[in-house]
Amino acid sequence: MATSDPVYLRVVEDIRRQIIDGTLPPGAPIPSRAQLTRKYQVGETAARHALRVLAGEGLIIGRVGSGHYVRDRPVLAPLHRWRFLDRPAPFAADLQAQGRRVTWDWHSEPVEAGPDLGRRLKVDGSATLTRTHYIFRGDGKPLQLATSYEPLELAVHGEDERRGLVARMHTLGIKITEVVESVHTRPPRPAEIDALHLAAGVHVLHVERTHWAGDRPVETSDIVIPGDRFRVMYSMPL
Amino acid sequence: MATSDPVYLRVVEDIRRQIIDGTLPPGAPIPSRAQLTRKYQVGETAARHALRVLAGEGLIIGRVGSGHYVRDRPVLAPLHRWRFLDRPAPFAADLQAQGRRVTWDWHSEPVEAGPDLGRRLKVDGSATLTRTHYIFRGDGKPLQLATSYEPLELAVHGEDERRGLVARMHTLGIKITEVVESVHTRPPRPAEIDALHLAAGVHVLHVERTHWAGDRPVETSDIVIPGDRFRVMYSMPL
DNA sequence: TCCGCAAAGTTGGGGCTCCAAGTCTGTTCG
DNA sequence: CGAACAGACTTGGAGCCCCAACTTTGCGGA
Repeated sequence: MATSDPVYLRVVEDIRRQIIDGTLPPGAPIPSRAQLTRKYQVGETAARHALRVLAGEGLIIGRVGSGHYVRDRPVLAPLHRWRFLDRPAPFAADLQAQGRRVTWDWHSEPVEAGPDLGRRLKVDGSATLTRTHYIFRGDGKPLQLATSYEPLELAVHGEDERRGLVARMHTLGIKITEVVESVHTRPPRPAEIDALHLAAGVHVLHVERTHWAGDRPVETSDIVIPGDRFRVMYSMPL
Repeated sequence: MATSDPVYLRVVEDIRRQIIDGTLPPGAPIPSRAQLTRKYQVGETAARHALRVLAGEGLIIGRVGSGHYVRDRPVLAPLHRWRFLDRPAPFAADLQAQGRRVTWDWHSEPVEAGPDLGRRLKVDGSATLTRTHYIFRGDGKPLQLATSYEPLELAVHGEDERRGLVARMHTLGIKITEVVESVHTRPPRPAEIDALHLAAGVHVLHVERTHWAGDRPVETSDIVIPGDRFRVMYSMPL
């Protein structure tokens, strides 16, 4: 234990420990800035910075006018950072960053939600959604597929589809606050083998992603990525 | 475009755009705090905050005494946040957060690096590494496997293995600065079918992860996760 | 030409303050 | 009793300042 660690880290580590070991359960209030300065004998800057770090880690959430609280949902990791959320696919931007030319095509049509999508988007099964199929290509070769579903009243048509979801929602006055993803592996469906030129025996990564604005889901998508040739490099600053 | 957006966002968005569209190529210097305050007519707090946000996104990196630079490696996403890096496996902590009791066993032994691990850890193929096999269980049932490799001189033995890598390196005066992961899907090996009780035809997610301290790799591991039953929920604050 | 050193510039930790906007709570008034 | 309102708190944006530690650069002397 280095004695000259920044003081804000003392606060961060103490609160983080309490959250992880359950002393501060989900929903519990975190001391306010003013209380932290007194409790830990630090300046307001340090207290504020500690709260920001914990919020950035997703352990706590700040509510203006009320306070900071331990998040109730386990907040873990995204498959990509938020600046890349504004694309329909998690990995297309990554490849772009690696210098490969990524292009994509899409087409949209209205569909009935059905029970499964109804649950994912918290709408009635008979509601109409806009379904958009995407195919991403890197240097011409197929990379990944994505199918996105949005409630009809939120979908914007025409040229606007080129813009990302976050930007489009922004113009509607809706702020995306959260993204939830789940990932699993499965054998490809025939259409996927075809579209992605999959070799025999190769499975796919299936990412199910939902964008939330508060407690309301505004978009959900299924992203299908070939499981063999695809090795994405992530890296992360500590 | 909302006119009352925070001013720091103007700076963030402008610089981010320049990085993404290539105006600021990898390695290019970002204007300093002082320069940003002049260029964008903002206070030091806003300039500083903008740089911190961009650094947090992994787009730029700050070097004390020198400046901020566009990162040369595409910095994308981790499979888990750094607070969970301090575990040998990406998903064990997630399950713990979901209320499932996670336990694990491990055993270590010295091995010769060989060409592949030598490359991953930037050591000679004849160097000796400490290999540690882990098996993670959730409520008694096998969840995932991990195999971790460390240069012999960095591995700490005995009780200390219970502590996470980041903490152990900290005591050695080594600061982990980066984590790089790649993920792909493949059929399981016989030993994996056995250890994970995999059903026929189920593939596994294979995560290859390396911890870096500056430009020196200090640990690399292979994490094997069943691809079927495993649906991890991530979520992320925006 | 090369070396060493000092000055200037830069990050990151910390401190303090002001303010808008939102939430909470307790009291007063109809 | 119930509704409305005022005052106390809280977050998040923003500004300005000081300082330690580190890097870069340019200058002067050998």
